[in-house]
Amino acid sequence: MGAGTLIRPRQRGRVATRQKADHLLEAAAAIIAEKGFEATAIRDVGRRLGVSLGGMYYYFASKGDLLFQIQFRTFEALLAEQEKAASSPGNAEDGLRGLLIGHLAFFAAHPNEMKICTFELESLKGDFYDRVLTIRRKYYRLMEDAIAELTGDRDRRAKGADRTRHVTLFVFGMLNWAFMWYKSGKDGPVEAVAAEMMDLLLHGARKRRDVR
Amino acid sequence: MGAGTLIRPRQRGRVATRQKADHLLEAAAAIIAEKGFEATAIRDVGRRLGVSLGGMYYYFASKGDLLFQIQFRTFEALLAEQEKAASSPGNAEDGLRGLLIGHLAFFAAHPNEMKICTFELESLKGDFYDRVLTIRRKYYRLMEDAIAELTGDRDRRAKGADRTRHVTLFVFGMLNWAFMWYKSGKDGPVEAVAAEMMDLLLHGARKRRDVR
DNA sequence: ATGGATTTCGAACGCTCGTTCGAAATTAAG
DNA sequence: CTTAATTTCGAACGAGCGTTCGAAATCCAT
Repeated sequence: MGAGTLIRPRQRGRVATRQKADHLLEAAAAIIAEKGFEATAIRDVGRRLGVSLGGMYYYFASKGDLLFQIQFRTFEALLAEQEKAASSPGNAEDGLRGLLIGHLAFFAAHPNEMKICTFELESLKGDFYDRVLTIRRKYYRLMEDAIAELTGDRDRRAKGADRTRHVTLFVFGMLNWAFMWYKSGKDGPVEAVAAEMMDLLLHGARKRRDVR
Repeated sequence: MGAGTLIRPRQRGRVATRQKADHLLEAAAAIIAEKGFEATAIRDVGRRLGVSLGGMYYYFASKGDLLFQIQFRTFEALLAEQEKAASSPGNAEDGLRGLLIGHLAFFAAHPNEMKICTFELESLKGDFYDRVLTIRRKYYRLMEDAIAELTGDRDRRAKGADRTRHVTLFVFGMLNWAFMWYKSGKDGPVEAVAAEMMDLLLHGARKRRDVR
């Protein structure tokens, strides 16, 4: 198609160029996660890697594009990992446990990006917003399906669908709130936190005399 | 104390002045909740109520002060209501249920302010940040105490304290995530949502053949 | 009505930001 | 080496922001 059209920088270009864009994205995520999107200046992102202000616009079409790239790529990677986890064999309990571990592990590996996905969704405009929302919904459905297996409301029009929906949103609340408190030193490995979350979903949080 | 010191606008002044400040705070909360703190201009807040830019600085010492007033006053009011709810008689289950209903009801009554408290905590600087953090911790402890009664780990140095801490953070995650999805029309009254949350904390989320 | 305190305004300042642009430097290919 | 494409830079722009300030307008008690 159109040979004369202006390049979309991140599609074409040399390998080293694409890698530099990745590094810029990572640096941007660190700064945005710390100061917020609006308070972050493109100048500062470039400066962290020795790229001039004008140079930044060779890699990103706009400031909004930069934020979009961070969020979209993050959900692409998370969704790919979690779809693999969801397709591995096991009962409903194992399936959901795998997703909880997967989500928290991804969060622990990419805290800046995940914080941005949670805090700065509404900073996206127009088509950027729509495209991120679409992939987010796909990820939501993956989690809801696993939870529906646990609650026993398999089909979407069952009368328990509302309860399953709410439980799913409760779970996302628990997961996404993690960056307000989770420190790997203080709170142990993510597998332990996922286990506590799973325990809550299976048995509740009451004092238990009955072990098993 | 210093009679000649510059007035702290919001302390002294006529009754009508204090009421106007309240209205400005409310208008500011609506705009900040929609566009974010950094993206909100003091000019626009004033314009919504017909107050000039310069006039805004008669009511608020700075933009940061405005954000602080919103967050601190919100937690003051929430804490006062919830302390009353927590002191009413009843067992552990009733106590926690009351707090869940109270929190969600307060959120439903003041969605803009609560959204700001969740999203814009880190936009506060210096002493403003510290003072909001202090009152937030007080509210956290109120909730944790109620949850400790349910989990059975009453004293803070018990070996179950970490589990209680995590359950508390799970609960706050569920509660604070509500503004991502809760619509009173679609999701029913907050009492129903609180009941589902309570049900999860008591029995888990599995398909239940055993009623009671 | 008069005086002092309270409230409001509008203009101005300095600063930072996102974006554009054309020229220079660098790279890869012939 | 020559050449064309890719990459980088620096300067400049226009716009919007928070904040300050002194003068005007308004309010309330006497």
